[in-house]
Amino acid sequence: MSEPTSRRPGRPPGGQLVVDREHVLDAAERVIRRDGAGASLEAVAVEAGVTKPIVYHRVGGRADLADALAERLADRMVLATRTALAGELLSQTGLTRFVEANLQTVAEHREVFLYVTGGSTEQTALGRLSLAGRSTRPLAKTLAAWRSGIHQDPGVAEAWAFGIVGMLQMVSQWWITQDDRSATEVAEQISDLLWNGLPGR
Amino acid sequence: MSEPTSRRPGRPPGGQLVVDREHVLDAAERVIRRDGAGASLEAVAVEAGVTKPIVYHRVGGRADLADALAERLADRMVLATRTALAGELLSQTGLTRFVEANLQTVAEHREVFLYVTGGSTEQTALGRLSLAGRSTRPLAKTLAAWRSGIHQDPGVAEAWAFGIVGMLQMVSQWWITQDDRSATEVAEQISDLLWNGLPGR
DNA sequence: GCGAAAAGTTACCAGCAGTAAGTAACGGGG
DNA sequence: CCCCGTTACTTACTGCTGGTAACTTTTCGC
Repeated sequence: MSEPTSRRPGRPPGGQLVVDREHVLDAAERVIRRDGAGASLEAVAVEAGVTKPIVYHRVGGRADLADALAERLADRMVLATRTALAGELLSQTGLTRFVEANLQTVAEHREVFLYVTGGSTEQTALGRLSLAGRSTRPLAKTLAAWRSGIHQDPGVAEAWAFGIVGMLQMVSQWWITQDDRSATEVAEQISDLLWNGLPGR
Repeated sequence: MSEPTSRRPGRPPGGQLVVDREHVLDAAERVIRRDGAGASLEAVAVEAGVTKPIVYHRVGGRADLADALAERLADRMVLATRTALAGELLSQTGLTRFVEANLQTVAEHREVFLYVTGGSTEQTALGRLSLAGRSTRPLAKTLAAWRSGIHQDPGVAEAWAFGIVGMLQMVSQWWITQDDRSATEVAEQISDLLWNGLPGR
């Protein structure tokens, strides 16, 4: 194809840009939802009603796209969990709601989640770390504030946050691709482990 | 280049195969160690002293290669942890050793780990699940046997196993790419979380 | 001996990330 | 009022990679 749009070459009339960064990211999410995690940048460009170089100008290469989508996804997760437990994480039932909200957000954005965590090539396994980092930061803060009295070492909160996020990511992936249990059930099991520890209480 | 080897076309003399599957996998690991996670199948073929179709015949496509390497890596991890704790996982210090052995194995096979968990494209995020599944199975068995008295539901062990493996993978990735603490330190922190739970004991 | 199967290599295709070069509208100085 | 540099696009390309078809040579069963 050489006709992604019906526009002619050259700067378009009217002072406005044709599409902005947000529109490109929206288009990318639609394409990924439709075509799966293997969606190409060309397809994204077509969906956005634009050509490839525009995509590069707006969001950068494939790694940057994954990073941007990771940021969005992380924001949604943080938002979902925040509204799900309205301020406190200090109880086991709160933790369960937290886990469940995560699972449901992943399920809702299944393909995008797989795209982001799929990492394209190179050292883009950082895509996953990127997603992790963004959802980790608030969690680490919460943990640090919460357990400030118990652990002096502030690094513990960071390690725990990454661990928990990794646990959630893996469980999500397993859940949406293999398992058929309910989100609530899985959330309760994971919450049990995370709250009571391996030996139980 | 069109001269990966100096061999002529046609079936080579001598009843033996030129290389077997294991040799190809060995070559793949060498290349990945040298070139990073973005190593190409062509490079693997050259390193193995063979042409691309042979690689395809021996191990299949890129996804299959990742899967095979995941299997090897999982085996190494299981072995490392097994020798590290010689039979029991029922104590917190044993758990710490388990986590530390995992971290060290990942560090030792850093690039291969990133290749496997990096997932190429498509739905090859299953590469990560594949690694998880293989290291998960023995862990799930252990957990199931261990806590058989407490939880009737056998599915709990599976969910926990995936969760723990995910936690380990994410912590490993974070540790080898960003952090500079010692493996022991991180292992103790994660083991603490996993054994005592979030609120502590 | 001889033809089918096995085990290679060469040569190719399709698709994708990323970029260089060309083209049209806008806008400020002479 | 016109002209030229800048901006914002498109077209058209390169380079590489995963994957495969077609060809070539040895081995082996009959």
